[in-house]
Amino acid sequence: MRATDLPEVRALRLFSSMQDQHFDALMEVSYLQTFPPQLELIAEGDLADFLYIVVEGSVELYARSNGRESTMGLVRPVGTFILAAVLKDAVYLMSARTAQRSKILLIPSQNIRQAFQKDAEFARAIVQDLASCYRGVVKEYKDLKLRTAVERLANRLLRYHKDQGANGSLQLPHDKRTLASVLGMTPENLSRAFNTLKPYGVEVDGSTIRLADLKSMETLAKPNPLIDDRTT
Amino acid sequence: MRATDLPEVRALRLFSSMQDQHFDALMEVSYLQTFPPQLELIAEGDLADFLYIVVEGSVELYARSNGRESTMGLVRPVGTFILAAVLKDAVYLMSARTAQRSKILLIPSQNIRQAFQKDAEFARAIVQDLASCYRGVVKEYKDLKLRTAVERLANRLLRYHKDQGANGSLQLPHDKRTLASVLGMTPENLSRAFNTLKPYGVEVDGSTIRLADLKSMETLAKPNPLIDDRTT
DNA sequence: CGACGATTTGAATAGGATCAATGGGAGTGG
DNA sequence: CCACTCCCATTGATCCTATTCAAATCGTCG
Repeated sequence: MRATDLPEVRALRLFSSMQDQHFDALMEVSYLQTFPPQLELIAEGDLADFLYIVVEGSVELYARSNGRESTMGLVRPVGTFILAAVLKDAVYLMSARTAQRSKILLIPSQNIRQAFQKDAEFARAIVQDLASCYRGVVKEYKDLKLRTAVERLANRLLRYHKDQGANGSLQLPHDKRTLASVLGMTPENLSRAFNTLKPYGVEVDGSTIRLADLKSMETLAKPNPLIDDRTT
Repeated sequence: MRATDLPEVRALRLFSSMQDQHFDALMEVSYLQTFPPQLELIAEGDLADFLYIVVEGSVELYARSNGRESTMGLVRPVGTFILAAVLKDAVYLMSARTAQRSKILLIPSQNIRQAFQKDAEFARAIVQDLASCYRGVVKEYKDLKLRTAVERLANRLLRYHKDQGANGSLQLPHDKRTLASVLGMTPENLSRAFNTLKPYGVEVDGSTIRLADLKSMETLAKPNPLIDDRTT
């Protein structure tokens, strides 16, 4: 299937400064597909055949080792994943599955690498994207290494709250089981962490959370832009 | 101070394909300095003024939050650090201090960004470097999220053992206090983890470790190339 | 209604952290 | 060469956090 009718993709920072001919060539060999929820798209260890771009829906990145499994991140529209593996022509370090029914653009990795060689602007855009991804993981790593579970939850809630307009309430963007895995804890422990936060004005109603005492939340969470800001 | 007499730097994957004139221009504005041990080179939150290259000695990257501190990584010759911050013209996410007396090359970040705009080969080399760094952090993150402290230690020992020739014994490349921080645990806990590994043939003599029963170590550690391999 | 999965709660356990105290070099100065 | 000191590493005891296992509850969907 062709994928030429995707202005959102063209507008991605990654592609916006690419030459038209190179972009068109990429799209001609790409596939736009819709996948049902919970479908495994890639498995860690596989060779990177495609670069994936989430156009609609959302995708969960996860990893396994030793029989344990953990969510490494979530990709929502319009975002790419496993760019680094594609560029290095290496195997994926993470698996990916759709979280919902999702429309996804697949670009053969060989063509990405060609475009990257031919189009200097594209190469520069990739650098910016990779650098952002890199800093994103460093922040996740710091979050996990420097904070307790309750602190991670508190800061995550503050982040969602801010992202959603900071009006005193927020929606969890995924189910609690997934949130627990994102935060590196068990669902039971997440539930207890919410209870721990109750005295700090956190009121839970399903996937709706009200933050009734922002000040005391921030005193507890001590948000740190070098961990929690997604923009820098 | 000029830094033109540094073939190791020129040989770095990052610079090896750069045009001579661009490389020379970079070196002309760079500084090669020697620093005493335990000197703070950069602090997280500072603007990225320089790209750093460790030519001799070693540098510890660490981060703080909430009064806690943790080692995020160690850089040995010849390696760069905080490339991503330089490229994004953003603040450092990590602090850095010399672990030993170290010779370090400082390249003004503005010049790096210029060269990156002017020299497409350099931009491509940066992509490869960044992609490697990215995958490195992902692996650290998986290590921390999917393994217990004892498993992390066991796998780290196996990695050092392999790196050092796999002859049944290995040297810890840093003191145990730092190793503990790298592995995300306290020194006390590291000491106990070594005791836990004793039945698996791990004999500790200061910073020399003998692995007397590799087979049972690997059964315990279950090393995973998607976490432990530094090459892919 | 009934079934199923997600979430919560409870109790027991394990894994790590903290605090305190001790042992053990390496380096210093007498 | 020997005390002395300092810092690192180890050990013990205790506390706290988080996981595990089990069971109850809740909500949704057929």
